[in-house]
Amino acid sequence: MNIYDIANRANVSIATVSRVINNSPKVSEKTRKKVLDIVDELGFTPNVFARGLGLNTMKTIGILCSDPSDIYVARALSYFEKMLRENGYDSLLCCSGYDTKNLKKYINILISKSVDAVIMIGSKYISSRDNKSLIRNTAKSLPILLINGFLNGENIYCSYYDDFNASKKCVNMLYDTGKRNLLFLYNSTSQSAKRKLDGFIKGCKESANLGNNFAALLCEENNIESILISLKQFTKENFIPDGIIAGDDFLAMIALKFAKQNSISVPENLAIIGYDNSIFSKVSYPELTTVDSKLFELCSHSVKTLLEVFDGQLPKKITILEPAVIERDTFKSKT
Amino acid sequence: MNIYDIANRANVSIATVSRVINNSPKVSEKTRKKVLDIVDELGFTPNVFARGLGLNTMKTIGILCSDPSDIYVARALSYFEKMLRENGYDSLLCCSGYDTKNLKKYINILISKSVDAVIMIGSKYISSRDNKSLIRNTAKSLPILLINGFLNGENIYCSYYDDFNASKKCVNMLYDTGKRNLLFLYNSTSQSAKRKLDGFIKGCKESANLGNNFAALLCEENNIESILISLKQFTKENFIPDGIIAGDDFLAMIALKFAKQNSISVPENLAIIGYDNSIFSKVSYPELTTVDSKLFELCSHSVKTLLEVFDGQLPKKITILEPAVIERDTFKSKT
DNA sequence: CTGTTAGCGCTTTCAC
DNA sequence: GTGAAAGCGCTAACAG
Repeated sequence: MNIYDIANRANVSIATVSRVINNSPKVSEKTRKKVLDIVDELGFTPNVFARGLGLNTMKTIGILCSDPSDIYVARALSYFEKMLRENGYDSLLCCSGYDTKNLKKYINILISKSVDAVIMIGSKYISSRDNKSLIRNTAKSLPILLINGFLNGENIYCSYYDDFNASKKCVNMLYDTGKRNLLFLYNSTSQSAKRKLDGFIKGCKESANLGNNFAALLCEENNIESILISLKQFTKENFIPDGIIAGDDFLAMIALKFAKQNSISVPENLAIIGYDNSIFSKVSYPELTTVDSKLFELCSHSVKTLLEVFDGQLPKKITILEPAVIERDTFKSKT
Repeated sequence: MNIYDIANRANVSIATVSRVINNSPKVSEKTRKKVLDIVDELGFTPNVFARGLGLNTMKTIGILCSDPSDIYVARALSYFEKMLRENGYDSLLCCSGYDTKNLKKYINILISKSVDAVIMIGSKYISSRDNKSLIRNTAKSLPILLINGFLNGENIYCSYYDDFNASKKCVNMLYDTGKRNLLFLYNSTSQSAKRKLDGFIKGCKESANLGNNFAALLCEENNIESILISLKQFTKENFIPDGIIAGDDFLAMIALKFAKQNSISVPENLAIIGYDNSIFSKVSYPELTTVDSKLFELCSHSVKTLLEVFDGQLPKKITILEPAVIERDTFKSKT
């Protein structure tokens, strides 16, 4: 069934049918109704390929992410799909895994599907010089949205939260409750992780004046066992922290596990602060104190920006949100 | 830039270019190379709409799920996207939320995008009579894959794991270690949840002969606070369980939290068994004993089936996998 | 092995 | 307010 069948049945031309389908104002109410009735009766849906061929758009957004089974990515995905659909856009999922080398391959896939824009979740992709110029280049043909990452360039829109400040703030809060041996636990070298690390170091060096009693532990192998081993080894070889800031709630959970396994009382002898205010932080016992990274706000702001771009407006290219510390059980600023 | 430009530059016809692009064997190596060189040089990508218009396929699979921020869905999604992409298919994401009433709307969206098949994650959709006939009807025009759900019908392929037996087995295992007051905790009335419940009841009634010392608690509001309150109220009004089987690891985590809050020792005074062998089960302390629901196997089997269908074969329509209990800390069959 | 050509279904000028 | 017709870029049947 196609537009011709409808036209025949309604005794109008295909042009008229097309106009009705696309809500063109220059159709009389009478013909509009006549056509619409037949469309409903036959359950006609216009062929997207034919339409796409003419308009060269499929109302589809490509979403590029590492892995949707990551709890942070999953949440972003959930928000995006919902908000995009509400605005008439489909989501084409493209998962690159954790290796950022083959960004080009995945961008090509999305381009070849003629998506209307690309949303990149996570700051991993902006790592290398090559990737940066690749992204800038891609942005020449379609808008690119960076979630939690920053890259300046034409047609590139970034939004992230100020994790540098968040980390610094956490250090100060820990210091204020008497913690003097701080550890930053992280498992990624993404832009965002670096900002957190920098904020941590800055806080330790300047505000808190901790001397050498702070360190950062990078867990290269991202599985629970290895991370626990790393922690054990670190505390043996260096110092035993009384405060841990973890790059995300998953790591914070492992820090908590470490504490329990070694009968360290939390938060009395070890305070733990996670990142992301994820389900982990609420399901655990004691519950995690965590930095709310404002993911929902980030996503909804990005969709708003995207719609403005499609609408021909020129929205702000960079948006930075202020995170907030959610105090629960693993650290309390007032004791 | 299109196929004509390439044809011009290569001094061949568009048909030849098309053949080269599609790896047709009937092109001489010489012309193939000539064309390919120009394609590379100009960075030409064939227009998917035009191709779709002719072939009426976009090599895209629609994935219908409730919400990718659900940990189980997220994992399935991750597996599917990867395996489908490896076989040249894109994934169009379509999230319906937890209300199964408007299945029709979402199926229409996918159909209107001319996906080549629909994968439905979760058994929620097969609830009502309307939905069943809707699915059967949709299957007339494209193959439908049900993950963890069952519905017989032409062109419908189901795979799920035997959660009836799994629950029954769990009951027996609990009984064997002396547990006599069993609670089944669940938050969904999906097919899968019902199978688990039925297995639980069957196990309690027949194998274990527990008398009336078993119960099932349905938590309608799926948030941690409400579930904790439900648990508290249940134990006050009924009996205090010494064994809990939870419909998924999330619920098991909450059961664990309940135990800790009330200083009930796990597994000595309360054994807990979750479902899905998710990240929750490994991140918690003590670690959760859980039923491995074989999600990866389910997904990879489904993709294999799908490819066979596309290939014109007639694969088995129903596949049932045998789950396994992963013993960790919250329950041990040998003490 | 290669070229010609007729669609695929829709949008959009341009006439009327 | 409506219709006729020219594409949009590609595939595949057919002819050579």
